[in-house]
Amino acid sequence: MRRDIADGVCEIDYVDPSAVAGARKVLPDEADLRRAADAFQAMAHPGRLRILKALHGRELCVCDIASLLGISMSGASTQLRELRNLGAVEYRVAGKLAYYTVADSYWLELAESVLARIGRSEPTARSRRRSVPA
Amino acid sequence: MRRDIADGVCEIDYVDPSAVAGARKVLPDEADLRRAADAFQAMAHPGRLRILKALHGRELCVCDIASLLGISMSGASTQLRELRNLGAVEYRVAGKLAYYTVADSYWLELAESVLARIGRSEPTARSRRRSVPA
DNA sequence: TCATCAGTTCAAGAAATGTAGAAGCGAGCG
DNA sequence: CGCTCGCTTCTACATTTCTTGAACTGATGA
Repeated sequence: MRRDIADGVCEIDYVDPSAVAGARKVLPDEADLRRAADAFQAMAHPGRLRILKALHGRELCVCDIASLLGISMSGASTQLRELRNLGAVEYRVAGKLAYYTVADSYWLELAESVLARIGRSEPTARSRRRSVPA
Repeated sequence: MRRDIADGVCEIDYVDPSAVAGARKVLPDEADLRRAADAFQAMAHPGRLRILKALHGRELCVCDIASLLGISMSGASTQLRELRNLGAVEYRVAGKLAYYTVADSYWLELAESVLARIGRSEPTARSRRRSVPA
């Protein structure tokens, strides 16, 4: 059965109303959360992470990337568009080719930070002081 | 038409083979990329970001969180499970209640980093359908 | 001018994700 | 015990995302 969650509590004062009120104050507005979630979503794909790593200090054209990912060129183009919308990559046109590069290293650093973090299987306790890109 | 991308090039040596080879060396293996992408995926949801922010220095039970998100309790529980699998939150049982807390502040910091980053850029991301740059 | 090719966009089917309600589980209380 | 309540898990469905092949665009060079 569905509880009456609209009131903010289950049924009586099991919960701490002041804690809930305090939490509510701290929350970013919905639009910001939505945009942040979209940014995470853009990173939430092995192929796109691979692209970012591959473009680290390197320039690659679309068909190189398609080959690197083992997918079609239209697929690669689609992934690159996501990263472009995010602001993570950009490209320059040279003749018929489009050379992609990292546009904002923040996103690459973010990917590397998470890759380093998931490398260690135990998440709790130790090594908690690993910095996140600013 | 589909190109022969299996060879790693479009058709001839338009691409830089050494760059591709170099990129290939640097790439993490598929399993790591997959796990990192899953981690990003776990963060790619406004509700889950909201939960992390709400739990910053605070302990909340499931129905508090459900109320905070405006969703059902089973929905809240499902989101919390994702964050638990990620290692971002954990809970202690007290009687009939389950109090959730931040388990690894890394993920909270990651959320705050991205929130700060998208805050200072414009209407970012996938909501904006930008046409092809020149 | 015309054909060719790298790259982008479009359309559509397949796969993954989010959400609610129902059922199940364990703790507390009569 | 047997009831209720908070929470989790299960099931089903709606929505989103991924990927490909086809169509389209713009640049190159015969």
